[in-house]
Amino acid sequence: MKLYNTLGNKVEEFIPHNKELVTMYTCGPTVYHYAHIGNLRTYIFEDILEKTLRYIGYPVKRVMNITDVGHMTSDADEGEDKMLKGAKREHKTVWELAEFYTEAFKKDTEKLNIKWPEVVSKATDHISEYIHMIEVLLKKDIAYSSGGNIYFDVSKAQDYYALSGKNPEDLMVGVRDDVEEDIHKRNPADFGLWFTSSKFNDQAMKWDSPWGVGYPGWHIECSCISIAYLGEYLDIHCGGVDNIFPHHTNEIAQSEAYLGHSWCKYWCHGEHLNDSSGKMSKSKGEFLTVSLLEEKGYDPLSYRYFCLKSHYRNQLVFSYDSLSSAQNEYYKLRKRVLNLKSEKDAFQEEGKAYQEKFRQALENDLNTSSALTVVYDVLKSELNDYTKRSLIEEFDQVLSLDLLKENKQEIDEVFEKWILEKIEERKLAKQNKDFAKADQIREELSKKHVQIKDTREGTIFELV
RNA sequence: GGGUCUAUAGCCAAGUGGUAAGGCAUGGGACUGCAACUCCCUGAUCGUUGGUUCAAAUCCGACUAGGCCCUCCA
Repeated sequence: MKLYNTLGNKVEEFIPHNKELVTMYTCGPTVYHYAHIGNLRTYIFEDILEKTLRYIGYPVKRVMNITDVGHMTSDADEGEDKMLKGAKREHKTVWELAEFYTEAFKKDTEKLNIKWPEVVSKATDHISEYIHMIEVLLKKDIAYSSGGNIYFDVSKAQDYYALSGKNPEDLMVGVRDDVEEDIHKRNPADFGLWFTSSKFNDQAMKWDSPWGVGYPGWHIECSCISIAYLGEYLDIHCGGVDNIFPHHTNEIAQSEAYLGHSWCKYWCHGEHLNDSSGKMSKSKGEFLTVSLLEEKGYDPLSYRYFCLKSHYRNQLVFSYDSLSSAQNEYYKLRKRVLNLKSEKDAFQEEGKAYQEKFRQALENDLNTSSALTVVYDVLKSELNDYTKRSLIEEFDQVLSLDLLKENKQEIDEVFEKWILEKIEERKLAKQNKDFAKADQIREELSKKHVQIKDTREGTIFELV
């Protein structure tokens, strides 16, 4: 299959290091707050990538970290550690905070049909690995100790700017005016591996180390967790585009310096979800969470559909109008699929052409928009319903839009009785030519996801 | 200042040199309650401008507009 590789900035044929097991590492969330739907877009993209690899026959092992220790790059944030800030805000310990939001994140991924990776590891579970890697880097003279902290010496890394395509001379110093310079660094581009002394002295999570009690730098966790579970050769590393620099750049530097050879071949990044004013973030505009969408009457899978309609490397602009349109499309699509007859029949050979088209769309750098089109093509085709169902069921292994899931809602006796009463009430209204009332009842039912249909045999209903 | 990406019908969007997929919306029709559901039909020469080519939305240049990154961020 073909994938766009940020390392080289072009679409390349994907060739795994070992065909027997494709290794995939995806940067996980920092669990100091709920994920917003822009964050989740990246996980949807990664989910599609993993499922596509499986669909075309590769066994995949995927690892994701949960950052439960704040990103504390001494000179790079607002003066307060995120985890600590969140904990204060919610009167929790940082550990409780991490657990709470990890669980919340997991629920969001479930609602969006994002498969939970085989290995999900907390950053705080691998402190000894970080210490080990730092020791090796010190021994190799690539890291140095200064002012109580350990730093990575960027000048000793090969091709430090390869991934980001940046030019050290052109980097603008002080783009962000809240940055305080760390006087302990030899070079402003160096990054911290271990801190025992920083402005976050009230840091709640601290561990013993050969350099004193402290905490790890921001980048070390992904390198160590990846190597611990996936070995010295990684096939694919994913994340949002904002991770390219400096996070992934630094991961490459430290991992390769540690291993002594090249580490990960394919770097895949998902573009951001924007709103009409630009990038979406937690600190600006409406804080859009999955729960908020649900409160507003949106199905989380409508959002998944919305994402799949676009390409993962395209910036996508969110608006309620677009989401409403996507939900409308998604519901219509589901209805069409559910209307297919369910009798068993013979699978028609002609169906294979659609499998081929579907596979090709995904193999072409995950063209989900085209893949979705194949679903519509199948529905429009001359194939028998059984073949159509089989194909769509197969495609949904990757798309994960619950296209064949009959009812999303359980029906119990009380609910059914209520529906039947409403239908009867509406029938009377219709007989009295009181169509306004009939429509109002229909609307009422529709809000509870009950769709009614007038047929020659009478009114029938189904849950949608 | 440097880097990078994008610009296709009302909206979302595919397309990677051979005369513009798909979906939604709109309009028309069948059905119907002058409704809902369902089904059928319906639209664009591709930001502007040069060039390369037998042939360009697709390649190259310029211009315009916009997004993102340059040590919080998915």
